Amino acid sequence: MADADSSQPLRLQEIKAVCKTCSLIELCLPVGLDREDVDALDGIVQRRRPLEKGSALYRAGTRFAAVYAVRTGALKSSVLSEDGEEQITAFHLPGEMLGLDAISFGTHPSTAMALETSSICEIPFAELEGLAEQVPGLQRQLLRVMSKEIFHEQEMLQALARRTAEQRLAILLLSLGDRFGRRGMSPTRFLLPMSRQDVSNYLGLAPETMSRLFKRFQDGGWITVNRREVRLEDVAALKALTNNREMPLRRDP
Amino acid sequence: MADADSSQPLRLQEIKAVCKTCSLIELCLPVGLDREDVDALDGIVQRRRPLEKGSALYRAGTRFAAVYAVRTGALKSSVLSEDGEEQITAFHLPGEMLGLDAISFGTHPSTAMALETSSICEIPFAELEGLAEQVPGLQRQLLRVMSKEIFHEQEMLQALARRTAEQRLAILLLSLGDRFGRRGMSPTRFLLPMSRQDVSNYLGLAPETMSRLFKRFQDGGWITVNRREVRLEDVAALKALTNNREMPLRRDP
DNA sequence: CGGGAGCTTGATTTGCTTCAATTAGAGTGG
DNA sequence: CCACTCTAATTGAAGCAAATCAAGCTCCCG
Repeated sequence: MADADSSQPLRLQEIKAVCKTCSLIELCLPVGLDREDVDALDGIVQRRRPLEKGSALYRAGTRFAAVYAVRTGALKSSVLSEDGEEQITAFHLPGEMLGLDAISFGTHPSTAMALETSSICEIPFAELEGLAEQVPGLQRQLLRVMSKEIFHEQEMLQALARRTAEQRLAILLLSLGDRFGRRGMSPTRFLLPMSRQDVSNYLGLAPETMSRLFKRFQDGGWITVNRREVRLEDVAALKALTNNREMPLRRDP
Repeated sequence: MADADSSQPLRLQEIKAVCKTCSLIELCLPVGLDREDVDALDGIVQRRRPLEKGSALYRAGTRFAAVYAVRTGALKSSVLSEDGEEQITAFHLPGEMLGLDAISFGTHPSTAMALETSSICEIPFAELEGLAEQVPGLQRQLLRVMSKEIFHEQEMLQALARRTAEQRLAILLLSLGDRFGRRGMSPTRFLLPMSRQDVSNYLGLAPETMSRLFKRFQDGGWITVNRREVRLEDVAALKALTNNREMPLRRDP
């Protein structure tokens, strides 16, 4: 472990690298933060020691103190349903933020766990709010970004509800590809950071169904899959799958 | 039509009456708004002319200018999926707010339509934000409330996903009862403001399934239903239904 | 008193789950 | 390095919940 402590500040350059596609940079740009302001933001972003696979970044019910951005690795957010079953609500890839759902409650409604050893940025919320009070417009921008982030998850959930197993998996694969693509990696060839069980849990399907789906997708020539290695062979076909079953005639009746 | 125009300000008393259970009052109380501040808020709340059944409060894609609170009546929020099907995302009962999902986009992502003739409060967002800038802490409180509202919908969606048809209907009926109850009406006896089709659309089920479910619930003695008139006869049983099928032993294994 | 949409009811089909083995990999210790 | 073990993943068969298909029914509303 090279890092002895979790409170070493990051350089501005690193913030930009980390948050190229995440909300933090959206926070700064439209507001027109000057050099000094960004330095102030710089000062409050903390680097945590790497989070080992299987360990929790925060747990449901604990006090909300910071929001986080993934540098490397991947995490899952989950809640425990009343019967004690884990329900995965989101996956978080490099460049993405998590912990936003805690803002309204003061405590985390979900647990975040590392799917693989991950490096995480911590942004103490009190300090972010304090800074926002001093920088005009940042508070408003913060509101917009938070609203957007939270709504985006809602949109995803919406997309998954009411869809067939096939559509759900296609949506997930395309989403993952898209998100990896934004981070400069291949959008068609990537390693799944999560197990089949996690995928099936997230999609609300039985693990057996997952397995059959992967096979069906491969037999159909849409993807190549070997363990966690996935290659999207026919993105257009996958996208077509996400639309409703019967090929729409692309023409109003 | 008694009201000639939609821009007549409401009295403070009316705000309280309207927003007893909605977010607006949550906005004021924790911040400790004084008489003067509440008067300022008073000034920006507008009353619209009654919205007739079937007409839209706002449509998806239109510019976001205000958030709304339902005084009387009921509305549904819906989006059009890519294949042109309506997807109902929420119902809005008296005392509840809508239009919050537009904050992050600047345009409304959904369409809001009156299920019955409804009376609506309009709160111009620009003015609310302007006021928030002058009143310390209101901006922050606004953030919390927005976050909470949006997350609440997400929670509901979460609750509906991955559940059997039976569980979904039980959840909806209990939710409606609870929400009517908060407004001082009976939590166990109410008129459904929406059609069976709307219910089935919202729950992601076929209308035929809805019909069978209502019958099954009545046969089981959980509810009495006649057209849109619903009476919850055994709330405890309905709550038990929402838990997972096999009675949990209420004990850690 | 029709007419018609909304609702109900029955029969059949389908997509997914569940149950039950089997296989494959990754980690472990000899 | 190789057997051993344990968990994750796959595969097959059977069962089931909900969708779909196809009529009827009922209550509005003119």
